[in-house]
Amino acid sequence: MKKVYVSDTPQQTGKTVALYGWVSNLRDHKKIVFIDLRDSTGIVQVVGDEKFKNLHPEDVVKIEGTVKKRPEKLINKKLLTGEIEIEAKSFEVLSHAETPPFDMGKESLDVTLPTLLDYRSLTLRHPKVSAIFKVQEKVIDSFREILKEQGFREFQAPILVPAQAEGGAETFAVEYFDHKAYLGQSPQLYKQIMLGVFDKVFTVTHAFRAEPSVTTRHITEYISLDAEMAFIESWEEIMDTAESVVKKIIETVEESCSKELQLLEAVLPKVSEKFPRLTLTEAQDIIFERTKRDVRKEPDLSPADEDEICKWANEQHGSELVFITHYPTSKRPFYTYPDPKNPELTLSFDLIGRGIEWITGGQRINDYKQLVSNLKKWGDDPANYDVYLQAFKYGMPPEGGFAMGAERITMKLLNLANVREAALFPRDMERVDVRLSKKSKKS
RNA sequence: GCGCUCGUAGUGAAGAGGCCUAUCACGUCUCCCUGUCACGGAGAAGAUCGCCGGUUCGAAUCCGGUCGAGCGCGCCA
Repeated sequence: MKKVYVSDTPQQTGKTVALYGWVSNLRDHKKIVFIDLRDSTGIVQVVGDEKFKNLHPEDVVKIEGTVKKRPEKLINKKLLTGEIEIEAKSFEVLSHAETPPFDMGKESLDVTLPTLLDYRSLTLRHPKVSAIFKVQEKVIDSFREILKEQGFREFQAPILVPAQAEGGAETFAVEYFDHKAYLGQSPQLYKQIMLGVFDKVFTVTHAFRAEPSVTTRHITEYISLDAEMAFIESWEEIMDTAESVVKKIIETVEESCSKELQLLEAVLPKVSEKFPRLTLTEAQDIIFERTKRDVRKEPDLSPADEDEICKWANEQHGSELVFITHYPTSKRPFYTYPDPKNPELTLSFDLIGRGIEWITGGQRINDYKQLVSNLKKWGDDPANYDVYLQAFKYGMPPEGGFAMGAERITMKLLNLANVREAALFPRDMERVDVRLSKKSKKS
């Protein structure tokens, strides 16, 4: 018997097939029983006799039956398989499921965030939840695809590192034999080193931040999409590349995820041909003008400012994304290239969209002596950066790059309320799969 | 880390001093139903109202503590 996926059933009309999946919902009419059968590709209605009423939600089943065209008046337009149904001859329970703690057969999962995460293995199966990760896969795919098109090579960065890469952000220490190592906060230093090898590189990796932040946009382990490019003539080339990547991601998701977007009622961000570019100072002036909130002395934008500047960009330029450039040196890591016109500022940028940072990037210092002196200035020991500094000691080109968090991008593309919804198994201060409060604290 | 808000059946919500012997929806169980698709109908079980203490004749409800959660801020992707 031919094994078919749910999404392929409409092409099998008249044929007898075998379907494998989960009982999503069950409607018992005594002599006739309707089952919504779910597999990784979708949901199809199975019609069976009285025997089928012994099935339960989330039971894993094999169903054999004939694909029948539905009579006109029984067509369900809401289902992609709604023009057909499976007239079932037999079923076999491959695995019996206990009663789920909530109703998985409903169109929307009516649960709070803690419940959504406490039962992650189960909630991920719901079509509205799995759709998020189909989109995320496309985000990562398209990041890879456009960069490869542009001649970037992918490399794998190490996760265990000898020291922290960014000033400020906290690290997780790891016992490493008789020593200490750390979980990488960013593949930053390695992607820079790799420029001495491959000219243009990118990586898709996990980054770890021990920030004691409990917000809708922070998790302690996230997927970092990092790119770096050498022999730049101008730092603006980096922004151009970042812009092309984001546009490609939005285009790809729009083209290949229409079902998912519809299911999630998501509207992708509007972008202009060229994203508006403002210096931090210009942005702060605009915010002052618009809100009378004077943030002109601040070294950075607050969440409220980011929200306001996104509104401005949308109103004035029809773009929900906007670049902010020239952040102060004091707010950026030691390797950020200072603006030759004003060394208090850097040739760096953030891409802000829908109220939060999507991308951070900029030109990097490629002078060995300056890096060593900056490390000291930032309070770090250059000895911890030996392998990194080596690259610059023996010659590195003018270069720069950018990074973005895959979960944040997914969250903002889909307008989700919390990044945790856009992380398969989110880790935060209070949870590493299980709630940490349930476990005893280590002594 | 700080600030604000919230903790009520398995899940999601209502109740804001006595009307509570705690309400509703989904789920579960029993029964009815060959056309439902968030099926429908009849019934049943399921909650010491997070925990500890206080105020009061009386507390799910007010106060204090504690634990947990959500949101905001700082910091960041």
